[in-house]
Amino acid sequence: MGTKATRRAATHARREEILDAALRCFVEKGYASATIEEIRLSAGASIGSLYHHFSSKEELAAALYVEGIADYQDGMVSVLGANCVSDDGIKAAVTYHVRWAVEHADLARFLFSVREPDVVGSRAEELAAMNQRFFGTARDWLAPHVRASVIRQLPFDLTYALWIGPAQELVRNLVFGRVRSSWKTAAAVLGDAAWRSLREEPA
Amino acid sequence: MGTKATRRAATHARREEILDAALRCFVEKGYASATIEEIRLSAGASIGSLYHHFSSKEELAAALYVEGIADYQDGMVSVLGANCVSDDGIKAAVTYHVRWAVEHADLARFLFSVREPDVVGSRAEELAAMNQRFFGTARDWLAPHVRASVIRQLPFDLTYALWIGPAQELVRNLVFGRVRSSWKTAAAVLGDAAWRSLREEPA
Amino acid sequence: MGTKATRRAATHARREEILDAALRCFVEKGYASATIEEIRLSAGASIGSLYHHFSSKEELAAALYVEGIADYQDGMVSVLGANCVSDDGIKAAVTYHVRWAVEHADLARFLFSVREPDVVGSRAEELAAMNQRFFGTARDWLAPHVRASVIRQLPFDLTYALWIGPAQELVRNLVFGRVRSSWKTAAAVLGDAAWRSLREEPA
Amino acid sequence: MGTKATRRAATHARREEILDAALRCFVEKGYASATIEEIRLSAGASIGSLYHHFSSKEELAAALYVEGIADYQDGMVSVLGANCVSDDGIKAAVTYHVRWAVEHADLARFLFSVREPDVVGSRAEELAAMNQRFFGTARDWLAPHVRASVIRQLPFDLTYALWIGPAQELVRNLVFGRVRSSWKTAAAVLGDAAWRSLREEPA
DNA sequence: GATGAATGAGCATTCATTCAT
DNA sequence: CATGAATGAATGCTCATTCAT
Repeated sequence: MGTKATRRAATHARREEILDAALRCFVEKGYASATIEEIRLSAGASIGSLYHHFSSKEELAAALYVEGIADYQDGMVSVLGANCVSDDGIKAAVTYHVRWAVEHADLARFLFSVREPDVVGSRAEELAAMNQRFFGTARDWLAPHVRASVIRQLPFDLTYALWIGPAQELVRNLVFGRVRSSWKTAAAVLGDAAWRSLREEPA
Repeated sequence: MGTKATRRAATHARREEILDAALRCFVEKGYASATIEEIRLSAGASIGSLYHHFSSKEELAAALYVEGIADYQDGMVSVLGANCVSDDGIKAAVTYHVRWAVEHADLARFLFSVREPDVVGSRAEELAAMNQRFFGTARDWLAPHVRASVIRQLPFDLTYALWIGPAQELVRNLVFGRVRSSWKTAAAVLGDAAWRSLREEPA
Repeated sequence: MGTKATRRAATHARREEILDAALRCFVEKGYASATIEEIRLSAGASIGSLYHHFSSKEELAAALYVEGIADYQDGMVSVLGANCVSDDGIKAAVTYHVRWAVEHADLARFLFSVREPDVVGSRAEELAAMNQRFFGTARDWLAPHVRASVIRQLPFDLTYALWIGPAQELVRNLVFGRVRSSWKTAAAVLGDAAWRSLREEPA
Repeated sequence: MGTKATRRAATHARREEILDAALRCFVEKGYASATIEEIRLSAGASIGSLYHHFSSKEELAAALYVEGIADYQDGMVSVLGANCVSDDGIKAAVTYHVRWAVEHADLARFLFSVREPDVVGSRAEELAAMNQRFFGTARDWLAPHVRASVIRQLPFDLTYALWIGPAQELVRNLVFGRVRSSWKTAAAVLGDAAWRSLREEPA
């Protein structure tokens, strides 16, 4: 649920100011169009200082990207771990997905708008490993419920689309300001629907 | 269902070559990172010729964006118009959504990866009008079924997320090559699920 | 007194439209910054048509320049020829100088703002010949009055500065809109002063 | 009298090299036709360095223009301040005008050949204020002599044309190499003539 | 750690001009 | 005579990055 980000902030004040500024700029202009000059101005740092902490623009974006994903995934893993009952887990995951985006709106905007290959660079393997672990965890969480015929047996990409797709679509519109509904109500409705979509239909 | 694109090609050959090349480059590198030089090379045109047809890089992207959206929306409107029965319409729309993306994979990749404000520029109003008409049509299609208590009464943003969200998530993964399932099967599953999510639950 | 310009207009309507448009554009933006595109738009002509009449931007400017100078010089030569009496000639020349600029304000603005070497090109010799004839005529007109000790004997560049300098300075400010005085009054005052400056001082 | 220019050079060596190079190039080719590449080559600076000091070509030209005018005006104001007697002041101003141009020939060539609106840009107000102060000073200097009926009462634009016009015309020809007379002799002759043009004629 | 002058490859765009129809 | 698509060299400027202090 984001402890890494918190831990980060405790030390290296300047590093954090730069990361925050970069996030702001990437969100405002997009990664490719944001400039180091804008970032350093927004951070109140000199060019030299910025390059002292991050050796390139890409590394800056990679830090935001990988740490953002990690924060999201860590939280989701906790949620699943805390919910053994199938429908509770399905719904809690949906709620978490929406809440995380609401609480990390700028980060969500960044993750939604950046082209991954532009940004991951040298940390591609790290990210791949994270994803493998994360989706492995999700599969592992689903497996017993599928085996118990409580949740439908479907290819994972479909299960994932049914589970997270509606929340993802909502959240995307939410962070770009195109949604009026309260996110709590929304999360409840979407969680219910996901559960109905995924549960094994009673004869 | 995309006749505009076809008609276009018949007349202005060079213009189309440039648009095609631009789409290729924007997809490959992203709008901001693709260069006019790459586009003109890919199109086999000179710089002067390119600027004779499009007065800026943004205008080129705007043409792809607006015409792409228009093509998608026109097709969707036809599909809804052809399906009066509620569950047929819900499912047909999901199928259309997936099929359009599969059949216009590059355009879909472009629409998914571009930041709208970077690109719409002077055509923003035109796009807003298109969207208003499109979502108006969707609401109008839903209205009688909601009134007849066949489809649930929900805020439109939630209805939309439940309807298209799963297909959107799948398609996003599909066009970026992260899905293995056949799109036809997928569309059927997602259409069914959307219907189950949206229909008024029998007591 | 500008008969050439008049004669020109009688034939070749399109050629004249282009020249007029070019003058307008050169005045507005300066020769180097005015573009062929602006000129052809302002003339209502196609690019091809423009190049049919003038083989380059420079030739267009050269035509305006040389014909403008010629028109001015022709008029001045007539004025001198018509005034044998020394003070009449001195004053009439000043008046003519001012009047010509007022009546050909755009042309004057152009002649004042263009860098001659940017523009004369192939017509440099023609222009040099014109100037030689013109200043020769002026010297010839002065000579008898100098010999008769009515007009001071001075290097020609000084005589010229005293004669035309004040009018030139006024006219420059006039055509760029920085003068409020009536040009007729001004010409009278400046003509008188020129005469006082140039006449052989009585002991 | 140009101390500002001197002070400048002491501190920002690179900035001055660039200004000098720009002046050379603007004089040689004209503002619009001179290129940044030529300037940077002539200055021995990199493009980046040039843009580090001046954010645009126009700003570069504006600096030359405004500082050039300021230097001229400062000097002239000193000259007037040092000459209370009417004919001394009139003549000293003429001499100063000629001498300044001779001693700052390139700057004079630049000021004569550039189109002010192409160049002043953001410093237009600063320039307007300078001009207002300068011409205000000139008027103030003239006023008591006019009131004392020593200098003629004329609209200022005419007074100015009679005073500076001949010197201006001479100087213009001088810096472009079309004058043979010694500038000192010339200044004396033109100063005398200006005095004769401006003084109140004895009955 | 911090600073900012310097670098130069690279970019979008402009524009005079050509030429086939 | 007129048209306008096509050409491509050239231009002003951006921007990530380096490095001496």
